[in-house]
Amino acid sequence: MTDLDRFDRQLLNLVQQDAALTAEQLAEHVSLSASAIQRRLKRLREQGVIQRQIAVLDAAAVGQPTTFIANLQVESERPELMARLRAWLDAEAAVQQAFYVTGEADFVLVVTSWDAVSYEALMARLLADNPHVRRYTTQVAMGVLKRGLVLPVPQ
Amino acid sequence: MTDLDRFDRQLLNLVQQDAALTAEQLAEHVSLSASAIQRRLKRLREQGVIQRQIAVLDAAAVGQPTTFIANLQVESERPELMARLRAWLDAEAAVQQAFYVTGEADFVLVVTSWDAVSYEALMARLLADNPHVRRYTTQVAMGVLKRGLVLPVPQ
DNA sequence: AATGAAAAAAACGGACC
DNA sequence: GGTCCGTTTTTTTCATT
Repeated sequence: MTDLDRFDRQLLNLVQQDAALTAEQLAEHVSLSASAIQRRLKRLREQGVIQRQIAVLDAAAVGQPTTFIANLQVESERPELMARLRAWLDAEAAVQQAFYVTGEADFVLVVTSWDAVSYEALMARLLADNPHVRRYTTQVAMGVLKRGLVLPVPQ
Repeated sequence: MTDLDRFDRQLLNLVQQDAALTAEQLAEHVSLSASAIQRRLKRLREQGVIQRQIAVLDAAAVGQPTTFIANLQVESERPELMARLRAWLDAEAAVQQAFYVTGEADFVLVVTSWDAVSYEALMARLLADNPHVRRYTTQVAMGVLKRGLVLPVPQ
């Protein structure tokens, strides 16, 4: 872990909420000059602490996609099959998140799709391309209460 | 749904990947002038299609938090209890995502926490503050294969 | 109504101390 | 880390379709 001082942690919490804040606006909350803040943000980006900046869209505005949560069970956990699945999931834009978990399922996926039909088509391809995926169950999200990627950074 | 033309959809797909691109850089992919692109982005922000811009952090760099997936079962789905739970989840920074789902569980939460102890403490508070939450099961993420919020916007 | 080009204003990114 | 200053980017304005 990179060591982050109090200023870094403050900045990280702020830019996780709003990455469009200017250095000057950030300076109102962090007692540093705008230049110092820019230097720190640049360093945090270079170190990879800040991986990227993204725009978060309103789901309704881009066509009311439905969120599905898929629980996968796999037969084998051989590294090359894992790598293949990982690559498959990465390439699939509809897959928002993928976790390798303990418990009943082996993987939990968060998938957005236009409807049940296109979701089933996606999962059919997943099974076809990854033979070691044995089966899956699905939960359909009737509502999304919260949707973010914020990692709380303690001050 | 706001109607979005081909240019808007192109821009949305680009800024979901990288919100730090300048208008001039975007102009290399979208056949519009930088001015037109900035006007469109401004409009998309004002319309709420682009809800916000956020920085995505490297989880490892901010202290190796663990991701937990909690499946909640609630006793009652009365609107005021739902609203209370929603507010509770919103206020809790460790809760990254919350879905109201069909199937066995009623809610699926994606939670990041420093360790099992702080996760259990969080869930204990959740139960204490929301009496209609009957029980929950937990899946612990051993690995995060993918982590994003991209909504594919068809061209 | 929306575009492209050109102007003004703001923000950024080094070099310096 | 703060200040200064040239450069880049955004924002506003304006003429054009």
